[in-house]
Amino acid sequence: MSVPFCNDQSRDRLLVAAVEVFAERGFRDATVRDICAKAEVNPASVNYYFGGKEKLYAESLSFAFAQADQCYPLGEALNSSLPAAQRLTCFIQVFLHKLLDDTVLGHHGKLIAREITDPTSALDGVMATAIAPQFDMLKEVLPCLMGSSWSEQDIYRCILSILGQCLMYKHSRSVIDRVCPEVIASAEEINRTAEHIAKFSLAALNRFKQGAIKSDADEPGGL
Amino acid sequence: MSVPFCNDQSRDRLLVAAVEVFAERGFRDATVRDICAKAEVNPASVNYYFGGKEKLYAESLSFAFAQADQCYPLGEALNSSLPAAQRLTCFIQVFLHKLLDDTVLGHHGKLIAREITDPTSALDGVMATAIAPQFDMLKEVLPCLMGSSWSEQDIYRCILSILGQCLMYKHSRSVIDRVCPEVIASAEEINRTAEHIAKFSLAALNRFKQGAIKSDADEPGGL
Amino acid sequence: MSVPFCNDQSRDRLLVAAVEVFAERGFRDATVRDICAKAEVNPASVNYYFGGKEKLYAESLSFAFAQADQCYPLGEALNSSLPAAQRLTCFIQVFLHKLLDDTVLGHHGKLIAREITDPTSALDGVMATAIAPQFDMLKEVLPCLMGSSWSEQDIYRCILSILGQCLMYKHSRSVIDRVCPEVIASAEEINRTAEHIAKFSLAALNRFKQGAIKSDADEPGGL
Amino acid sequence: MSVPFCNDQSRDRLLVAAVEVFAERGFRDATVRDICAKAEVNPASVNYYFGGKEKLYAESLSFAFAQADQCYPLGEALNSSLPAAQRLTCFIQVFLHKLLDDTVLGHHGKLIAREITDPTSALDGVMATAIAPQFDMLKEVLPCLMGSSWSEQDIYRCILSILGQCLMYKHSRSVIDRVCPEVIASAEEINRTAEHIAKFSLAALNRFKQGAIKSDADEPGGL
DNA sequence: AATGAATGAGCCTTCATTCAT
DNA sequence: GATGAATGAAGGCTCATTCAT
Repeated sequence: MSVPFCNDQSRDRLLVAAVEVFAERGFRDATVRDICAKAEVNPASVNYYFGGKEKLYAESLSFAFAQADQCYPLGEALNSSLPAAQRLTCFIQVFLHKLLDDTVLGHHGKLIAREITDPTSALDGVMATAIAPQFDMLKEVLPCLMGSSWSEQDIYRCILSILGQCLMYKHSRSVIDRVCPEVIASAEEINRTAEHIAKFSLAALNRFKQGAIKSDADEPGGL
Repeated sequence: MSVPFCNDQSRDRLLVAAVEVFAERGFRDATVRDICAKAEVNPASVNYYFGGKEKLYAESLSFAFAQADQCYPLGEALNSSLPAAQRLTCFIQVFLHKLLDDTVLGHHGKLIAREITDPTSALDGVMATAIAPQFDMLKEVLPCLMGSSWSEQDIYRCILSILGQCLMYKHSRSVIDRVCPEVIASAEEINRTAEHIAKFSLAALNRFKQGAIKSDADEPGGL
Repeated sequence: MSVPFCNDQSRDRLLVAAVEVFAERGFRDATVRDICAKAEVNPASVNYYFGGKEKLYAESLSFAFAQADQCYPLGEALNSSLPAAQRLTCFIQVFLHKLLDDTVLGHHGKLIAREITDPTSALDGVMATAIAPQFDMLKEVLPCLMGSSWSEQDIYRCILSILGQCLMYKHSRSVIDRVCPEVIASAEEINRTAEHIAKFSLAALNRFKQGAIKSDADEPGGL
Repeated sequence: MSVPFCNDQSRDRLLVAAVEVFAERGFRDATVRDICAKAEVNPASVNYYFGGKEKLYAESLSFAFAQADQCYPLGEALNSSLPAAQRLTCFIQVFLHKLLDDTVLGHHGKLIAREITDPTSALDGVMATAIAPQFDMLKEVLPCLMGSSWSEQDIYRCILSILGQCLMYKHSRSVIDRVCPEVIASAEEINRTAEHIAKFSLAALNRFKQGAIKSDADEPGGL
């Protein structure tokens, strides 16, 4: 679509290979030669098609986000006619599975996680198209669950609490693999983990809604 | 203390510089020459004192963890005579401030975050000494807050929910800076954020304790 | 011929330069930079064309042997229809001139001598193609001259006596230059030296043939 | 003796270690650190005692020659009252055993052979003390065996023929090991080889004495 | 006198990029 | 349009040497 009539076979293979290699080895450790070898194209192709290693990286990132969103569409989480709790639960399910997918998406997730933790200028490009929509959706859903008397910052903090719980399983995967790998050992366990996050978050939000909580000192009989 | 009578001035400066440069540029992008230049020592010093770039990296990592723990000791979070809620709240406060410290700790956090997201063999070394103790503490505290009828995996999931909320502000800092930088704009806001996480987590755990929650379908009137 | 359509100009120049520099300075003392400078090619060319310094060395060695054999073909020494004495005399002439050539072959000899005195793994490669044939030829020729009643080891010792006399002028050139440089001062003198070696060897072999010699105690009137 | 009152323990150990390491790895490949490690002395000792790596090498060479001559004294070869043939036979025996000694002398021979094939400025130093005497002895002995009507150059050529046969087993050891290792497989075989060289040489020289030989065309019935 | 700490020059190699075809 | 050959910059590391003690 971007370049109208090209032998995009090479270009596409290059993109796929780049996602894989960049994900596995990081930007610097990935070599243009390896990417080209994996894509079975000429070593000069990267410069020809993308104008350099960095440009290829940026395109790979967008490509990875797009493909991830396509594989795991938010679906009913975006359907504003559904109950907020259901939308949130659905989002967490989809989001977590997207993060932990190691089969279809292959290495997309690693690439994205790497970019978020260690952002390059390419991150700005994907913020608007891939990340912002999720925030927007949650900004719409959360007030229904926690009440409407909260400031925007409080809402953001809740959003971050929810996303943080999910992203933990991606960004700190290395730690989880060493401490408690069972919690994501199978698709079934991942489901349970998603249920946990939803339950945990909804419980907290529900408590927020009851409004009694203003400071952290007033957990009267609760605790 | 380890090596008694060494002019470790150079070695120490090297370590400090290494943390900084590795944090900013990552292992591969960081050059030995740059590190040595910043430490104002001879370019061969890295090999002389540490035996190579990789060894220096591993030491830098340990050093960063150690210094971070020293700057932000868990303190009363480890005091088992205190109420569990207070211990957890304290831990979150300390942990979050440690994660978001940009002044004293400088670049330690970035280095650690990078290593967790993109682990090298050096990670194993710091798991036991720096990360495991935090898990152990939380494994001791959480059952008091969520009841004792839960499986180990459920406890782990709660631990991950709490840590995830905190780490969100470190690992996804780049996203936060772009979406809602206000929530960590000042020490005061960071305090509020820590309070939020504590409140959010205690609320959820309290709900868990009430035991009513078995599936995600029983949020009674709330939704 | 091996690689059909390559701009092997650079590769060839590199090979020629490598022979020269390796011969003059030895493997370790020779620097890739110097070789490339002498060949007027890029410093990275060694790795590009040969895959490293060691590989270049191995190729240089083969190249030197091949070129030496091409410049000084064994010719009639290999012609089994000629008299054995003539074949041996011819071999010694050719071999000695090959060893002492300082003009056409340039530094090939030094390189080979170095490798033989101080062998690397590359030696095995050239043994079969360059050295073994000479042994085979001599194993065919010598029995005609010394009689056929000798053991294989005796024949080998005679071969080594002949080769040793020749190689003396290469391997111990440094000593000869200091003690009696006149014996190889000119092409004419080299010819005389070759004649000497042939005469010396044929005399000894002839004596062997007479069979009277069993121990070193029977030099009748001589002593 | 050279340096009057020194803790020459270190210096001597250094010298012994240097001979070994230089012999095994060559001048450039041998590292000062390895030599010092093997000698169990400080890395700076080489410069302190010898003034640099090169100086140490030169001293090692002299030391090796001296020790070799001491281990294998020419003995009766120098006794001018003995018959010339016996003196020559004796010399060959001693010389060959010295060259092939792998036990007592250890690596001395390798070091010497290396230096002869690939001479450094240190060679001049040992020429006068170690090599020249052997030539002188042979210059005295040979005329008795080959007659006195020969030119000095002819005598030199005969000397070189004899030395060459012996040195073959040192300088081209790598080839012999690959082609016919049996001829030097045991002390007994080495003895046989020495006998062969003596027999071969005496036969040739005896023929020279008969004077009939002027050109290489007059091997009458021999061929 | 003798040493351990520290240095700086230089080496081989890798790699993204360019250029002629 | 697309490629294979070739490049030059830079990186990590080794090592003989020096200097303060």
